[in-house]
Amino acid sequence: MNVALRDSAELTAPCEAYLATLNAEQRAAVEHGDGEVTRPLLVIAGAGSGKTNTLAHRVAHLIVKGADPRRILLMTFSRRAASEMTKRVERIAARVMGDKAALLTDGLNWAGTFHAIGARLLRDYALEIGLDPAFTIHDREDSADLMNLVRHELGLSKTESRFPAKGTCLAIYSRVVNARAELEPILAKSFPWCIGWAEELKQLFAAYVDAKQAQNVLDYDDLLLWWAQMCAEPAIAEHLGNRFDHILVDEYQDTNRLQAAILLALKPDGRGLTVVGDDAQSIYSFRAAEVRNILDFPGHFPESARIVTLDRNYRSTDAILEAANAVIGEAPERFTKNLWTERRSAEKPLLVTVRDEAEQANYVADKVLEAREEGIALKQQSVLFRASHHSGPLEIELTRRNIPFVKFGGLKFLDSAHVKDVLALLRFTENPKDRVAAFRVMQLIPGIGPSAAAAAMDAMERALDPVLGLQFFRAPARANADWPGFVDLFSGLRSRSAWPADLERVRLWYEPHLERIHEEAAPRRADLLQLEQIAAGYPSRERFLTDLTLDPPDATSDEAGPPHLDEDYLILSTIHSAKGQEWTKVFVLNGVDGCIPSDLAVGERDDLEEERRLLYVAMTRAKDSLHLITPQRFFVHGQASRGDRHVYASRTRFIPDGMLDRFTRTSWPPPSQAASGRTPQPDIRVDLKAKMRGMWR
DNA sequence: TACGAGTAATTTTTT
DNA sequence: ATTACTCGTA
Repeated sequence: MNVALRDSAELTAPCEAYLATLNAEQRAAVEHGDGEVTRPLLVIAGAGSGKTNTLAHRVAHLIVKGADPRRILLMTFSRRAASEMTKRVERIAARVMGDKAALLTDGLNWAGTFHAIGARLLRDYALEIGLDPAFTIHDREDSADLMNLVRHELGLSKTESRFPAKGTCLAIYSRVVNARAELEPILAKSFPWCIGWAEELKQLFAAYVDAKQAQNVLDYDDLLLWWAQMCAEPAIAEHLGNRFDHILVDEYQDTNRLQAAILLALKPDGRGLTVVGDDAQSIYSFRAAEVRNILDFPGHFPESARIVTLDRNYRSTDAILEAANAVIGEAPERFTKNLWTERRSAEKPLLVTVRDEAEQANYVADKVLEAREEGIALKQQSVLFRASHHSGPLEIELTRRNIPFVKFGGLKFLDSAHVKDVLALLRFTENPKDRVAAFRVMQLIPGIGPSAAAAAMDAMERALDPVLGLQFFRAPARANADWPGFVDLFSGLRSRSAWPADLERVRLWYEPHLERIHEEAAPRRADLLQLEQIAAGYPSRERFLTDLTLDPPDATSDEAGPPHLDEDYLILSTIHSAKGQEWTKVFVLNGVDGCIPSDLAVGERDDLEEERRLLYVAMTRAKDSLHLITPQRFFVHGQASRGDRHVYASRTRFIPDGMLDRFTRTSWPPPSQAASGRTPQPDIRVDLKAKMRGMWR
């Protein structure tokens, strides 16, 4: 008591100071409950409204007021967001409490994605729920491979008409699990072309679940599903819920029903719960995200939730915001108000017409360099696009001009075959029952194909000890050259693990295979060395594998390579991966129908609305300057019969004629420089979607 | 049984 | 352009 009084007296001044930087609404959100466990809080936070800052202040405030940081659970959408958040909390707390803060914020170690937290808790409670704590985690591709294996075993690979591809099967499965729905309605709504396969799919999924259990692996969905199921046991749910006084969830509009169920199970009365989000930025419904989660949140609890709305935008100029508001204003259903700002600017967003994707690339490269001349670093600029491959021509142009860039989203460092090979070997060592990993690794050895690999797996399974099983397995004679070396490696790694030396051992074993399999071995070897660098940052093989599957480093992201750290580079990113970020200058590629909205998403009305929000998210990333680019034609690499052609595209439907006064329209290159002779076709509307479909008919 | 060549089908976004 | 599946050959 005594101590508390003295503390609060001591803290009053700096406390005031750090809260004074917040506006009234932000402050209300931060001070809700004033450090006590109290009724649930819902923060509706528009784009650029200082959401992250507010949440960080709330956490810091809880700690300052005496909450135990080890009993705070903070769940974010990506791991990057989690580490950024903890860093901010530390800074704020340090400003208020000085050195003492470091000790406290150190305890804030329950911050991460739902999936990462789930993995930790499941290992904690493994024995209670009949799970082997040595489970390994399959990423999407591994899961698809296992699905494929099962599919073959069931004989579904040679049906008369083609059975859905492995990736599609997994997507369907995942959707059903995450939405907690029945198979049939999901098929009807999102996978209509698979509707005839409902029975076979059910069979497949049942077998897939069996296979996962037999192999002691969990996929991404399992991390949530097992967690939710574990919470269905009241005793465990209560125990779990009592571990945390405060639970805070960021980006709540992008959580799915399974995640909502987990949250409700942990805190049935909602006390101590804070969720933050913005329904206008919900862009993950393809992953079964459920906007209703955020809308229905207030009504879920005996004590209704307090709602705080942040609608003042601190990021963008009024001109950009007006255009973005206009776009989202066309949405038929909406719950958040328009954003407002005090940042005045006469510069409207640009709507730039260019001839084709090559010119688009030229335009971006020119303008990026121009801006850099004016003092805007490359890092303060970004290029956003709907689909990962949209940046292809731009990447070529940037490379040609020696403009450094980093791409977020799309292909990951870990997706390359050689990295996956090495990781599969580690995973196989960690969990010898993991058939996907084992298959991959064994087939690297010349002379070993699917059947020999399967036989070896069976031998291991029959034996009491996997190492003995493998040692006694007689591989086909044609594999004599390399098989013994593999067995030695496996036995050695199983008997004694030293981290990160294990990885080096694996690499040395793998190198000859690398050179045999791939033409260009040198850059791939460099990747593996880089992987060793990354590995050195992890305490153990298990942590390395788990963390890496849950948070794969981007192809050339910050952690991946020191060479990039101090350099200046341009950001290329899918709109999805750009969530929560901001740049001084933003270019949005392919603002045309068929790209935004994607021609695959114009069927269902809900899907179309999500595409609209996607454009809104892209536009609201910009602080000072926004360029929306619309190439007029796209090249289509046609079949031999018709050759290469191009199709005309029209401006995205989300910016109809009536909205054009919010933009400045230009075309590029300027008419004087443009190739003469051909006036750009003015307002042709062509159904790009139909043309794209027509390519395959 | 392994592997290469040829053919047919193919849905973006990500933890 | 890429991938998955079939078929023929060593």
